[in-house]
Amino acid sequence: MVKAERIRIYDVARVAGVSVATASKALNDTGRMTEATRQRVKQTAASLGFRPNAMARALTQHRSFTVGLLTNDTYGRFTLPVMAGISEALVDEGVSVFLCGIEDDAALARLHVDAMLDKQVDGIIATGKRIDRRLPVDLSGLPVPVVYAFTEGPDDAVTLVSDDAQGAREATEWLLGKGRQRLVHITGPQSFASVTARARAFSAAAGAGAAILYGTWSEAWGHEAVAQFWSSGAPRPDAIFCGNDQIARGVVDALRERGVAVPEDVSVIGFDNWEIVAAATRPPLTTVDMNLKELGREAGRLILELAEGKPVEPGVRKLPCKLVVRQSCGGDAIAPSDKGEAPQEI
Amino acid sequence: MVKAERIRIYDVARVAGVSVATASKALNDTGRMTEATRQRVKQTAASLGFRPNAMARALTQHRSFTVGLLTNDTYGRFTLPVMAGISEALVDEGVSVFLCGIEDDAALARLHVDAMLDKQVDGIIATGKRIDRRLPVDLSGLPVPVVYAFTEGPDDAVTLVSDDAQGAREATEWLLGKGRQRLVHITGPQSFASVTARARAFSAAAGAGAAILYGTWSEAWGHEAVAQFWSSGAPRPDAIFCGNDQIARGVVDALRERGVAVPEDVSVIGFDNWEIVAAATRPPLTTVDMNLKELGREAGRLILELAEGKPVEPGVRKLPCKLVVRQSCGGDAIAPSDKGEAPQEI
DNA sequence: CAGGTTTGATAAAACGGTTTCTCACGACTC
DNA sequence: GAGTCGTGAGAAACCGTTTTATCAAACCTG
Repeated sequence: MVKAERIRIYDVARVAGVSVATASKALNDTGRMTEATRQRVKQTAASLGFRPNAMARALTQHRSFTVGLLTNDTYGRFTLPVMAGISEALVDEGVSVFLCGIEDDAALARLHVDAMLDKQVDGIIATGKRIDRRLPVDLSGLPVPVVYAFTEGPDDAVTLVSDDAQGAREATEWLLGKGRQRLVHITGPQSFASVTARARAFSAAAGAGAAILYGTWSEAWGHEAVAQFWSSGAPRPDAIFCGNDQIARGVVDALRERGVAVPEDVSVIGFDNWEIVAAATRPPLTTVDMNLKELGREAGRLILELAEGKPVEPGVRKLPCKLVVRQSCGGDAIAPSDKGEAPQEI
Repeated sequence: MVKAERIRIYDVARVAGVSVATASKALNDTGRMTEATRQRVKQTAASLGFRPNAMARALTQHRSFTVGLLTNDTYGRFTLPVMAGISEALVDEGVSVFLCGIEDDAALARLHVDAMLDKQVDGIIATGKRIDRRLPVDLSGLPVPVVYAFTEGPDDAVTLVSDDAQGAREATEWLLGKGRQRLVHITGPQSFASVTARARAFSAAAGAGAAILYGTWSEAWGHEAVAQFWSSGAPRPDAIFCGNDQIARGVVDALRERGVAVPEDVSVIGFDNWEIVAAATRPPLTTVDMNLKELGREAGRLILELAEGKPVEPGVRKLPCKLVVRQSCGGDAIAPSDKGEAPQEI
């Protein structure tokens, strides 16, 4: 850690033989001057390795090139892809992201929001683990724009969510397209908006007669649901669409234990495309990907526009899900375009 | 989003009937003045809802109350707990964290580091997904302090890692303490330093005769290893210590499929305490927790000390792991003190 | 060639704080 | 009662940029 004195614009100006004002304008491509002068300043800056002090710049421009990401999904499989997308959209604009994990603690949330405002963030993106719950803090009336991504915000806010209904519809239609006839939907608690949205879409596509079983978001529930079905006298399904990948994994495991072949006898589709679950299932799960990274990218773009003062239409934007085809629903996958995250190490 | 004019210290000074200089000193508990004046200023500030502009403050103090977290573990089950710990240690000091995910992209890393330096971060914490690999960027010679957490740094750096050997030893001794006699270690690729450290500690505790099987970090490998063992004529183990929770889950599933009872016939212990795997395994996994959150907390404390100019002894600090007892290794758990993360929702 | 217009560049004033230096004043000393 | 000292408070400089206002010189125009 060598304390190399940082070059200031003052140094650039001196070496280039111009005033600080001229240097500033040269480097920002503003103001008027001969092209020669501008180039000379730029050259000197480059050769000196000048990098402007963002703090000083922020002070005059009222723009910190910094945004805050607030989330209650601390151990988050939802926040991380969203964060990656945001970062990807913003890094090229020189914008950095403060990540603030607030459990469900209103005081902690307040603390983080205040810290962010003190640091003059250009905007705040709120995200969470549930599309139909609010963060434990009121973000309206803040002096900076706010975008809600994968969490509920006020009615007049800019909000981004994934399109549960569309995702469920595509999955269901895919199963029907495979010639499956007796579809069942095994999903999470009915108290989740996502659950009812997906269930409705499933019913619409599969027919009102298709059974829907509500439970919890766990592998155990997947097991249990299969047990219920197989022990009852009811006609057995040839396709099961699950509310998330964990349930799907439980279902697949339970079927295997019963000697039911997946996908030959029963096709299974999950939801979330949570690699670590979907890829470890035997056979690997076909599943609905919520495109959270793209959702993050879009959130980044929107917050940037708002920060620049551009008008953005408020309202809820639904982003489409994408079916990721693996082996659990019957082989002849259309080129899966499976994103294939880097293999998990250690 | 109401643009409420932000209160400046100038406003506080005017209302309190003092100069800006006095106001500043009053609020920062510096300088000399009557207690009455100080209190009056503080009261006015509070009633006006004054919050100092962190940018302006940073400019003079050369302290931004901001640190950067650089990681290549983008979808990270390692980074997240570390991040949570860091944040926890720093939020009370008013320090915010820039999270920068660099895949394994040197150019991207450079971009983020430069952005962070421009923003005058007080320090950088580097973290990753492997204890024995470096990030694709050289962080030495930076004008700010650096702490390495769960990733390799230069020899003269401040580095924090979990104590693999101690964790493996505790797991092994726990199994021996349960009266188990024929121990086996099924683990990941030998190219990982963690693998060899854990394996050596296992050998030392279990005896040189105890078998060690190296493979990949997957459930599939856990399955396969069991298959190998059970099909060979070799004497069957009564305890299996696994290199991570995914392998352990594969092992447990394979044993169940063979009708081998866990933990009655064979005890199984995993490594990582990755809730989502450990808790979903039937029976739930006893596993070694690397205490990554505490590691993060410590990293936060250290970077803070360095930022404040306090001396910190360079070198590698090993933080102890902790055995989290669940049902997979034989019941009479000492109060598990299982951290029990909030149940996963959707 | 006087008078108006560009043009290129600069000095100085922000931005919102902190810090150093100076100073007036009452209390103490001798 | 003159000289010293400690104290509370304020003026001004500073941090590193951007931006506005200003200005001299060159350039037209009729």
